[in-house]
Amino acid sequence: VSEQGASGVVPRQRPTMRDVAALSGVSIKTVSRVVNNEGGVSPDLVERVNEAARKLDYQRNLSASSLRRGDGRTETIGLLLENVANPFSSALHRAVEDVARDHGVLVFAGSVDEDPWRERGLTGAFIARRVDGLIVVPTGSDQSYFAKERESGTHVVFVDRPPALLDADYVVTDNVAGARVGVRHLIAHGHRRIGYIGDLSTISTARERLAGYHEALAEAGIAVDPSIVMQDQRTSDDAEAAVERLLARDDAPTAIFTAQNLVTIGALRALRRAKAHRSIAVVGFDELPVVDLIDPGPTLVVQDVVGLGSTAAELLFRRVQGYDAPPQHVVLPATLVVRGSGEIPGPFAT
Amino acid sequence: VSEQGASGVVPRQRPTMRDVAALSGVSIKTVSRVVNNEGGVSPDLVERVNEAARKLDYQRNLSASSLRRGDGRTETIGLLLENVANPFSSALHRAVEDVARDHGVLVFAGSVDEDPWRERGLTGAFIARRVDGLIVVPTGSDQSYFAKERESGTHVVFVDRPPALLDADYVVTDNVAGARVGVRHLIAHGHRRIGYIGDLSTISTARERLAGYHEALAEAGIAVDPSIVMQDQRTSDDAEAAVERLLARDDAPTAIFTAQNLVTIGALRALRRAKAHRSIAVVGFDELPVVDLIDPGPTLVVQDVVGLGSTAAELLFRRVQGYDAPPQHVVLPATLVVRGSGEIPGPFAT
DNA sequence: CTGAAAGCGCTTACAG
DNA sequence: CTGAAAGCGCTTACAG
Repeated sequence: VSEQGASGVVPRQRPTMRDVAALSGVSIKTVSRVVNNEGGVSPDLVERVNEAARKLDYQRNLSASSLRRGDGRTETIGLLLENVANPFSSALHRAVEDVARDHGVLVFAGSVDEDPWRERGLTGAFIARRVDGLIVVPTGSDQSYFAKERESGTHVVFVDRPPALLDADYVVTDNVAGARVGVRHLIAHGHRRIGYIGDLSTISTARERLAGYHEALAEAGIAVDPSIVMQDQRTSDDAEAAVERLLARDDAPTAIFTAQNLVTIGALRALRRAKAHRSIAVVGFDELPVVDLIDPGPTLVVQDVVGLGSTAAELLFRRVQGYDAPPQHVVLPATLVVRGSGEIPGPFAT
Repeated sequence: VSEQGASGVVPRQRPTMRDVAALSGVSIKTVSRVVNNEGGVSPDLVERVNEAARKLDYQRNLSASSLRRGDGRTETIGLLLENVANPFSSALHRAVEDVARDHGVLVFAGSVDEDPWRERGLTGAFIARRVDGLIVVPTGSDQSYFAKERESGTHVVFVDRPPALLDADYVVTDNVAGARVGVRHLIAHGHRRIGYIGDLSTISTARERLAGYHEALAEAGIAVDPSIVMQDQRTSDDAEAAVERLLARDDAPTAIFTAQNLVTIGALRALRRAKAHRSIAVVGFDELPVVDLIDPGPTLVVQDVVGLGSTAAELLFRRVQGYDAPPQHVVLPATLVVRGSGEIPGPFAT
């Protein structure tokens, strides 16, 4: 009497195949055949079983099924993101979800927050639930521990960044070329003194974007001034402060390349505050939300986020289905989207 | 030979407790005790089992464990969102994830896209995997089918919107009061002709926000003009077009209340295009990204998204742990954040 | 402190 | 076309 549920209903057990079998007067094997549409069951038994299942509101227990089945598939994958709430991560998530749904697969998502420990912890939690595969935005400098998961039959595809110390499938953007195109664009608009604000230099994409910056300057015969290259700006606030310091200098740059979305936001904020947003050019890496409400429109190098997510997911499912080939490395191009902030002319504009 | 994996390694089976037991020379029951930290095992056996588990890289199979255990918990919950990629949904997701992590629970997320069929489909998929509970942003006009899940022991907490045709736990924002405060703010700044642009009227929050608009006008003795109340604007583009039509009128409103984030974005876009963003006041419901890059800053009625998500998750876990009480209804306040767009004075400003 | 037997809900591998 | 027995990897309920 004291055990009543919130609605005053004693929670009954979920019905099992046994219950359906009992009600329809067949063996549980026959119920299994009907529930799984295996065929080879006489029409009237199919009818009786379905009727009983409906009456009892029977729902197959996929975990039990997967435990017994030869392939052991749970029809579940794990997705390790930087942070599910970040727009880049959540767009990736959606792309993965859409492919997964076509395969009847559900997605566990988790936020790693650039913490290698959490990457390991989440991976362990996913493995404990026997996901069929993992899609991972890797953090830190060692993904070698994924090798044993792969050997045990759990497939892994990395996305956005290649894994470190491990040869595995990955799908990434061409960060070097993307950054180079962005910086070239500033040079083409008459800038030669171009500041660089970037993310944590432990992140491979941050290093590649810096390399693209270096290449574009070298092509144009511009020497790199390390004093206007500011890496390791983790947050928008960090980036904002960095740009403020840059603007305070006598030899302040006439243009800025920002290598990541949060960094771009901070930089644009600093420029607005300094009322320099119409005089100093900015090109950023990564798309930003509500760009058409920002004036000047931010010129950005944008990634094909949907392409990253869906390519990674398609590759993962091919692996799950037995596709056997050496590790695949897919590199997708980034695109410069011109909106205004990158076309503010510099002192060498022609 | 033709069955080799991508890395040239034949995928071996994951080790089980049997393997660990065999290697350490104990029974699987003893392995189970050690793995689950049950205690009552002699120190040297604990040592031997742990050594063997480490050597084999043993990972407990939580599904098998949950199948056998009395409580049947999978330490997994399902989260049904409007769209994982939408900022409101993904912020909710993060808040839920953070609470779930404290409980050692993993989160399945799915996008419903305002499609009642997908709500049912995802719910079924979650149930098939025997999640311990569900957190649901309900869509459509009938959530009564969740009653049987609850009876079967799967707990459900609704968030953002109350369920229809079902008495259940929910956590929502006070939408009526929030909209009222927003519209009052416009009235206080001298506006009496205030347009309303809203989301799908099938969504309960949209109806409530419209009610708040009506109440605020009524308080001020302003009659509602239905011709400037535009509901059912699903996308930013719809809202943009609606505002354009409003602006084209001879008796165009001097202020606009936008009842949802996508709607606000569309409205702000239309105003910028018409160069009316400094003359027509706007207050919107829901937070927007990068607000400090938008000029004038958008004055918005913001929800406590983290509060919604974490309160819902806390309530769900209390239910999972046996908390037995009538359905709880939690209503969180919304807050007006003043940034500029809502303070543009109207013709009756004093 | 340790372990053999049974069983969670299902599918496999048979036999009829 | 149908079903009885065994077993997936684990925990329960015992017995020693």
